[in-house]
Amino acid sequence: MRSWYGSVDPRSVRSTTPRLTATSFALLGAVAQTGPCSPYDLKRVLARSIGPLWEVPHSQLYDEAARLARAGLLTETQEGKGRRRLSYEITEDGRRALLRWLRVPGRDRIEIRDVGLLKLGFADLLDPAEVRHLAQDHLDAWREVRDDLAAEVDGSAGRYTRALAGAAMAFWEHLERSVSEPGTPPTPDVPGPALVPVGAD
Amino acid sequence: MRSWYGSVDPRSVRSTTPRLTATSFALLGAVAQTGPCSPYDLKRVLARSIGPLWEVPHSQLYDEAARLARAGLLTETQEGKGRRRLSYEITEDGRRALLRWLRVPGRDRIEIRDVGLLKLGFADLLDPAEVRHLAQDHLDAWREVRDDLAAEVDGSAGRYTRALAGAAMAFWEHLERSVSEPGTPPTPDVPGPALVPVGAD
DNA sequence: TGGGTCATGTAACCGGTTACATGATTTT
DNA sequence: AAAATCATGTAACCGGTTACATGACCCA
Repeated sequence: MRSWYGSVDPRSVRSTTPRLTATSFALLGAVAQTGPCSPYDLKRVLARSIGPLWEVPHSQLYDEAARLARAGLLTETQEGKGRRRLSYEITEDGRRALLRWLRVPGRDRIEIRDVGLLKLGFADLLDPAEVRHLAQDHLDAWREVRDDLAAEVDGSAGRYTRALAGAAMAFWEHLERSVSEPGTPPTPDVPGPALVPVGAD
Repeated sequence: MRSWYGSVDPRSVRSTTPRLTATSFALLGAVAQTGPCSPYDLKRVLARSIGPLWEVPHSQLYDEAARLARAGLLTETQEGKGRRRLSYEITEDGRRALLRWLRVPGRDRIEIRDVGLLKLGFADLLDPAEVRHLAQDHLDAWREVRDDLAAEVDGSAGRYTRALAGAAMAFWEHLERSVSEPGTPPTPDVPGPALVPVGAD
């Protein structure tokens, strides 16, 4: 049967359009923020700025950076001596693509793939004490993240990530308190101000 | 060279241990909450309870549910007539596995794979007005999510997800305000109470 | 100078996505 | 009873993960 695309094999259509994934943009962004850097540098830069938001395993950095270079969004140079490190820098095209992506007003599909939150979705299978433990665990984990980010010398990188960590802590903390105090529903039936996590201290 | 596992090929170790992914538990949880249901039911149940936290495309429900049935965590029955729907129900083993997973105190790696937050990590490449737009967009998107969840008849499913939506809205709203008002840093250098997003109204 | 760690890279597998496809039910 | 839509399912590709591997650099 004939494809909906007409006579064109959809696979070829796809393969001629090297798609940029979120990971691609994470790389582009890291290079843009850092200037010339090697794949290994990128690993650290990403860990510091995006951190737990979007981890990219180092194995992928090599493939993806090379791909972006082939697409003309990064330039690739290699040391002549020693480890023959590769070094990448963003091109004008790359910066344009990055900014276009950052600026598109169109909705990105919201998706939060955090295992803690997934568990929370099934929290009604647990009793309150267990939910409280869950909340405490994740509060601790986020505190650690926040402190790690705060310990960075360069305070500006990860500024927003730190803000997120704070918000996440507030969320889990509020949740824990609402489970501890039977009077406080995790969510009122009519969403309103009470929904909003409030600072503790 | 000999494998670190000794004489056992790690691949065979892996393949004899059908691993349960987060998606597996999402399915188990949905079945546990719902009772007997078809893959198609699961799609809707997940959309309502976990919603944007963890989307599972319907194509995967068939494979994964069958896999879980093979592993003895779900039972599988099929209609004799008509569409010959498959119906799944959780087994005792399945419930145990689910609860064990829900209760493990061990840290899950925190990872938030939301494109909006990824963009935020590179927000310093944008000027304040653009960051404000970004924040407004995502505030709107989350509002929509929250309202969709609130419109559900069954108020209890998705209770915690609604709480999360509220927190996310507060985060983006606070961020937007902090960008609008030059005096309010998105994050103070020393993290503290001011970090926490505060309810608007 | 050799053992340990740092830094870099490769390769295979697999879960998840996307595209394709079709029978059952509802609607007009 | 045809068209539209609902519900169900299959299949191939590919990004991302995990495991493997090895040269450079550091330090005793």
